[in-house]
Amino acid sequence: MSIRTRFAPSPTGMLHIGGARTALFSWLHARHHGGQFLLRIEDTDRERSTEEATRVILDGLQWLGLDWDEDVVFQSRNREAHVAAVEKLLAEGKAYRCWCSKEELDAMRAEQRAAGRKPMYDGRCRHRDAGPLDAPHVIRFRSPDAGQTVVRDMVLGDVVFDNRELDDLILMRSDGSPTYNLAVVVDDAAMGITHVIRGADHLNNTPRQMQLYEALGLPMPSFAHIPLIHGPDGAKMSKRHGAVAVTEYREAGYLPDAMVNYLARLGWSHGDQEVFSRQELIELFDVRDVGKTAARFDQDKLDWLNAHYLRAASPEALADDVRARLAALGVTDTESGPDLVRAIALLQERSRNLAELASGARFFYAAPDEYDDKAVRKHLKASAWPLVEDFAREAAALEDWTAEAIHVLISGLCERHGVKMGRLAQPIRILVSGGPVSPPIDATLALLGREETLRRIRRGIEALKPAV
RNA sequence: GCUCCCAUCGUCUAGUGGUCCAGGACGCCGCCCUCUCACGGCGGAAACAGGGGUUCGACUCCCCUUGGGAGUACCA
Repeated sequence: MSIRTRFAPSPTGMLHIGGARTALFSWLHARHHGGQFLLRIEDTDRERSTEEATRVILDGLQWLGLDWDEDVVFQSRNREAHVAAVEKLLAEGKAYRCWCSKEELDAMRAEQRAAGRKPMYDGRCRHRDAGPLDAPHVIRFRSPDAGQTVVRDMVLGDVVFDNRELDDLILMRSDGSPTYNLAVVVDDAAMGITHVIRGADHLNNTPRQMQLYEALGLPMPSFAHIPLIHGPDGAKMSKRHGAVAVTEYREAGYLPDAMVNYLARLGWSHGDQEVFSRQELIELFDVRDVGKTAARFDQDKLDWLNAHYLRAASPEALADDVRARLAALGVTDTESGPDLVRAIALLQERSRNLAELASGARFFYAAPDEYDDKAVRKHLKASAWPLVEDFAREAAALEDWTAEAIHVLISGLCERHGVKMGRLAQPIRILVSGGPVSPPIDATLALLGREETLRRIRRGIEALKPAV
């Protein structure tokens, strides 16, 4: 039988890092075994579900390259199957109607809590006289009150639950809508899901769901509960920790391959290897190798991986993205200036993300409108100007405007003046880029072009050289 | 409170009774390379939560404590 996994988010918010990793593991498991990875939107809570959230989730998965098979399933459209399942249980005496009011339930729980027990429904409506069918009531599952339910988890191993800890959960609300635990079971079975891979926050639901599979006579899938991702301080990931939505990482200039690699290594490992291509991930991934401990999100390591993938990328492949980012920085024309692909090639190994790359490329297309104060004070002292002016004069007469020729010119000039290269390179860098940091000066000037280089130097002299 | 899960360097992890005075990676520190920033190279500091067992021998098995986390809804 072919392996089928699924990702089943509720469309009530963004696709966050934790959900993305769960989806990734589910996807990897399916792809590794040549099975299918399906997507189901759990929109039974009509109040909180939005179409916008659904779009964002699909968008995020696509960006990460987690492609799904078959049509997306919307849980709300399976209402009939959910109702049918409940009616079947009702007919077989495995479910019953409950007319308990909210007040009655609250009082019961308060009492239990006060007695130091776990608040749970005591099944009082199991034996109570039936109320009027047209009065609001819910339908509850008649759960076994003895024995144990053992979850054979692919990550955690056997987890034993005493059936007495599991109360009669509501299958259908008083408005006739199915609840989560019922809907999940019916839908997973209908979709032919063989492996349920989800966050560890669902572990406590699993024994209840297993009981439902049994009661409904449905084939039991295998389960794997993935430890949650925590923020750097060990607490649950939240906005407080910065970015949590995958779209935020896209905007910040992270590459999907880096994100996938990072997420995979969070909780999963293969010996000492850190960098994995998608293909390697698919070949090597095994849920059973996922660790049991919750991992903390480490921005530094993500940055390192992203820088790694950025360096490895072809400049051409980054061009469209960088162009869009430059436009956002006010650079609308990258055609008449230096070749963008060459600029990217110079910057990609010195940037951690595409946002940094774009801002580092900006000066190639826009002359500095101001100069870094600190850098000016440090590198453009009075003694620097003669050197700069010599350079400008000789650069104008340089035969070939190539990085090599520029390098020879600068080093020759420095030698004649008896100074290190930095004494000339830094002043030029500031005049040309506005600050003390740029790609190597020879390559920078070569790409910028002779005319533009000399124009900026002249402008800089006018703006910064003290009048004598 | 109750139920369940977890516990190796700051972080992600390797380790499945002896090969571990615990390995890799990120980060950090130092040195080298160097026109800046990066990259790269070399080196360094840094961990088995605590206590009991089991065993000839425990990071590895069991129990307890402590510490984290999840669940405890007519949310999913």
